[in-house]
Amino acid sequence: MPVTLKEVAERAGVSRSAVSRTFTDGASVSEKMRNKVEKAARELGYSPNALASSLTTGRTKLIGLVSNNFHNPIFLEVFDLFTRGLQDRGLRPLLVNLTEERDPENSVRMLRQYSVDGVVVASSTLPPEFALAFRDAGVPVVHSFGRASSSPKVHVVGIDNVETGRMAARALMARGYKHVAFLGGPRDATSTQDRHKGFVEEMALHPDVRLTESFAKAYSHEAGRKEMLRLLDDQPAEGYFCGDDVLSIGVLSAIKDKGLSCPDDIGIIGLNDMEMSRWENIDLTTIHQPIKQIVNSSIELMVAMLDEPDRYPEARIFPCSVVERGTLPELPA
Amino acid sequence: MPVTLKEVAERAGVSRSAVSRTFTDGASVSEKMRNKVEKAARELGYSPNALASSLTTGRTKLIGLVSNNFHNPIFLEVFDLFTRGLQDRGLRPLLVNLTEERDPENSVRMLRQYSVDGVVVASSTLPPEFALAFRDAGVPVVHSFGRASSSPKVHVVGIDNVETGRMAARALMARGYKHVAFLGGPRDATSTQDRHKGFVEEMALHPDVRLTESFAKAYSHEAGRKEMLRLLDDQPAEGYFCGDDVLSIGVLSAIKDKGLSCPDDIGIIGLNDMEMSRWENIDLTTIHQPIKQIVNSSIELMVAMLDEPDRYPEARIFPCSVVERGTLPELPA
DNA sequence: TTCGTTTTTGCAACCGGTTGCAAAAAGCTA
DNA sequence: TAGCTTTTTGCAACCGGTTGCAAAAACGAA
Repeated sequence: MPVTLKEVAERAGVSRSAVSRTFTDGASVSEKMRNKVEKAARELGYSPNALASSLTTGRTKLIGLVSNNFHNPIFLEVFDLFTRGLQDRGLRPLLVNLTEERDPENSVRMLRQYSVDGVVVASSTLPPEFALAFRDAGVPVVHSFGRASSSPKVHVVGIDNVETGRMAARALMARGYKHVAFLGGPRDATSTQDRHKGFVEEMALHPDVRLTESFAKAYSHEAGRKEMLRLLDDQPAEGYFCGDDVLSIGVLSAIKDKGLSCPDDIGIIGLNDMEMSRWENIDLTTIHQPIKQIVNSSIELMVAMLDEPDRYPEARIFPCSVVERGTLPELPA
Repeated sequence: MPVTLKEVAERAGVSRSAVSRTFTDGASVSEKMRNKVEKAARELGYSPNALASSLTTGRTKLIGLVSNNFHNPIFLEVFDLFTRGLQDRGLRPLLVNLTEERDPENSVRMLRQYSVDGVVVASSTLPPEFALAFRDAGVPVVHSFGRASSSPKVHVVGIDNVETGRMAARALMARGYKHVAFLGGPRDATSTQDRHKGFVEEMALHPDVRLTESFAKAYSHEAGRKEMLRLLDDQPAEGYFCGDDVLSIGVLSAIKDKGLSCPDDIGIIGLNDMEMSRWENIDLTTIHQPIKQIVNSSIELMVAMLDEPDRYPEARIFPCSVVERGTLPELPA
């Protein structure tokens, strides 16, 4: 059905190579030739088959966008940024949903069958093996929102989760809390582990302050709520660092349910600063994760790797900062 | 870099066709041959190039997933369902973000360059021209969440928005409201128009009830909140039908800001029943849109069209129903 | 105008597969 | 075992492009 290069060549009365050349920039074509070909192409409604050309050029401009975060609203923002950013650079995201997938090999095989030029793993909960599997298969890969490391094995773009843990602890300390809690996401996520580590580390400097630690089953509203309801049956802490914003909102829900008030009885600080946290009826104090910068930097890195596949791995870490809103007041002295 | 069919053929000592045949099911290969080839393939780590084969078979298994809804949390659920559903059927979603794109031709050209087997337009706000443009280009297309029509021009899967408008009006009437309001999404979205139409239509049966109409600039929290703040300066209605859940939550925020209470002073009914509406601290009464069914049905329809591209267009409409939660109480008589 | 240089063009092979066709091999029947 | 049918295999052309190479055309200088 679609028009092919051959038909254009025939109509323009030129060779197939000539047509090919007018559609690849940097190729040598005279003005006259280009006009002739473009006219014929226009009349026929021709547009070149990107996949056929990929066969010889070895480039598909297809980028695998791999994630398992389809329940955290912040990832809608992430997908928005990735798809637009990639499109702007002429790249096409092939979206892969890895929910419930444990074996990296399947996705590697699949994405290789489609000859993707590169892969972006966008997840803070997928184990590092996924990114490694792509690297080992010779596919350029960037792990966005992955674990920051001082000796990265693959390209990583994200934040220093250990530092955000410390930051949260400092925020609680600065506001005079005497009994604080860490309510993290799932134990097996590297992001949870790192945030926990930093939090505990910083709290060790304050031996007088009581510290409670606990973990939700997932980065979800439901899980946060459940865990918090459980905690509230005991003696609640005064201030909580929650593993993530959506968890925080679940925690807020639990607090309300138990007849307590968030800024008055219990303080909360989250992490991410997703759109929703800014909503006036949520108004969550949280640690801002610069997702726009992370995504753009990931894309730039990806683009760079397309030209230089064996680029030496690097970790790009972006600083976070506390955004003051309504859920973490200063305690009266 | 990747292993090709030719190399496998050489190692197995057979012809290239033989290798090809062992990897296409339904082809005639003897057991002996198959074993030989599979062994060689395994040793070499071969997996066939899907794009190369698409050249002769005319099938890429690529499906364009086109949307412009990257700010409404319900679409994260939609993307989750689509990507998993497509993957389960061996299809690959090529995600296209049409935010700020007004010209269908660009996307049509792009997706044709990648020889997608079909396109799913997943949006309630993209004008019907987008789906039509794909159809006209000869690409099988399904418009999910599109406008229900009794004489559809393209395949549409979704809900009857006019009916949901009526349904909302009936819900308000049944609960005894005497001054109700329609607070819709953007005027130019067909979904808004239809919901509005149904609402007004039904309200015409109740001439004694006062009706206010208004429209937010977008289906977003911010827009809902702004519009509601404006409305609250005048005399607010007792009960509101909001164009969508995220709008409703914005409206709730405005109500709280003005020192009013949602179930006590003002009743709200939304539309969509997204995950978040179930959160206990939101607890929105809303009209459930069966997105899981809509997505699955869209995928099934798409799959059917792959075998039968000129299938006669059909509209698949799923019923909605009110889910009773905390924001639309019965008024005292 | 001639001749050397540069640019433009077409030929033909190739990218990694698939497939119609005919030859070869295997299976069956007598 | 011969003769016929069915299955399996390889050849070669093709899918829709790209590209190295050499011939042709255009250009410039003398």
